[in-house]
Amino acid sequence: MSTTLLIDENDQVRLSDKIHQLLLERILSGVMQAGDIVAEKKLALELGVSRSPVHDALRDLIKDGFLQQAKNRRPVVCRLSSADVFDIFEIRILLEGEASYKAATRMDRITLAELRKGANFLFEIEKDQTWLEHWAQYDDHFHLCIAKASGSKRLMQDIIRHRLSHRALNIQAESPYSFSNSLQEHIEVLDALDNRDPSQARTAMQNHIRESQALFVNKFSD
Amino acid sequence: MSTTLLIDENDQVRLSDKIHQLLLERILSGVMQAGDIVAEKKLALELGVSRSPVHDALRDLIKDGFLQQAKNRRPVVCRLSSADVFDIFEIRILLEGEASYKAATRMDRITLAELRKGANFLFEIEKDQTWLEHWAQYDDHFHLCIAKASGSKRLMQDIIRHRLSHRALNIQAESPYSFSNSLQEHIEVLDALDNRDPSQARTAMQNHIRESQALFVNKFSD
DNA sequence: AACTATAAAAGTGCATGCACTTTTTAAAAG
DNA sequence: CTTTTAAAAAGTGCATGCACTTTTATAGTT
Repeated sequence: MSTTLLIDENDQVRLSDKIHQLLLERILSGVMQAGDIVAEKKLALELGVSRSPVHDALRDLIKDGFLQQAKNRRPVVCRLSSADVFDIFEIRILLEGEASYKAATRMDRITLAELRKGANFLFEIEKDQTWLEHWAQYDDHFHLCIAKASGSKRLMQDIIRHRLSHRALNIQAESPYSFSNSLQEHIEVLDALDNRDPSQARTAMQNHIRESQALFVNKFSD
Repeated sequence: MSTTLLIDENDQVRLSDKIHQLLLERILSGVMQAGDIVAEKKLALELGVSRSPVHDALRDLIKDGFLQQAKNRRPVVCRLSSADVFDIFEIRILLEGEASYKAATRMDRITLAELRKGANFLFEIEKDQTWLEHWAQYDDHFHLCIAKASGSKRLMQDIIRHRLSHRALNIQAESPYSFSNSLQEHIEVLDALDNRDPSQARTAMQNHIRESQALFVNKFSD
């Protein structure tokens, strides 16, 4: 049971932070879904801790935008409308486009080579059963590396936040056939970065995200 | 004393939210400055409430990025580096540029007329002593109206957040002579919106924010 | 079977207690 | 006078209690 995850390790990290992390994983993985109720007291009992750290974790998740809570009511996992999803992608197009622009003149060749290696690996195992899981991991890495290479900490944080905020949809809205296109789009971003061409990098990244946007919004009904 | 602000009113609003609001005002107004320590227990005593709602308010402000806290340490008001300030404006340029683009085809003529009236009023009272305070209020209104008119709730929220995150600098970094330029830049945004020209609106808004950026970053030393 | 009414159960918001950590203070040593 | 150090004061993280609100379960009415 996940309880052990919390109690042992006489860590220096706060209980509330561990619980925040645990719940975030549950939301992003789809274990907890939109509309689900997350009662502080019940969770505290389930995890074998007091209400205080659970209370704090829930408040963080509310601030993060994953939960909603009215006064005196139990928090519920947010339901995203298709307009929300669309809007989130619109913002990602701006932010990650800019990050790519800035990264083009800053990203070190080592990271770049590493990303390309990752992409090639995915091309190779295209028919493998573990493809999806490898893809998810690589995709995260790809976007994070570029965000980092922008050189703007704020920009990176914003990008991470917006990517998280729609990631829970991955589970429901899977459309595997499209991922090979995504991979090709990644290559085009990497080419632009290799060329040290900021505008090209921005355009390639914006194309990539706009493609995902179309897929997600299509698959998504209110 | 501000205590009364908290205790009376048998409101439906949570104590923690009132305290959050109160502290936010203190930070934005400069009453509390970068580096200041904000102890939960002390504040609770000062406000005449228990630690719980203060605890929650502080945690929110930490999430908002106004405070920083290490484990078992008292939270401190964040100090922004000039790189931070620069980065925040870079993001605002993207987000508010986009909002202006979208607003160009959506903003209703009534709001537009109202904003123009506000701008004209500020031209008239240019030598008045209350100018600065009127400017601050109108400037907020201007940016908020455009963010709203974008039609994207997420975009609006992000814009509000980024504007807040550097507003505390207003107090220190005042440079009154420059504000009349800002006013002229506003007019150019309003003209573009009147023309229903998205690209022109984006450009005008981005120019405006880039001018502010230059002023703030110049005035700002680490 | 489908509503109401209502009592029990469970939940939230805020207050408080306690163990342990950090900060402040004030005395002792150089 | 400055540095060191040790004890007091204050602070944080988590547990718990209580008043009041919401939710759920139950019984009665149509």
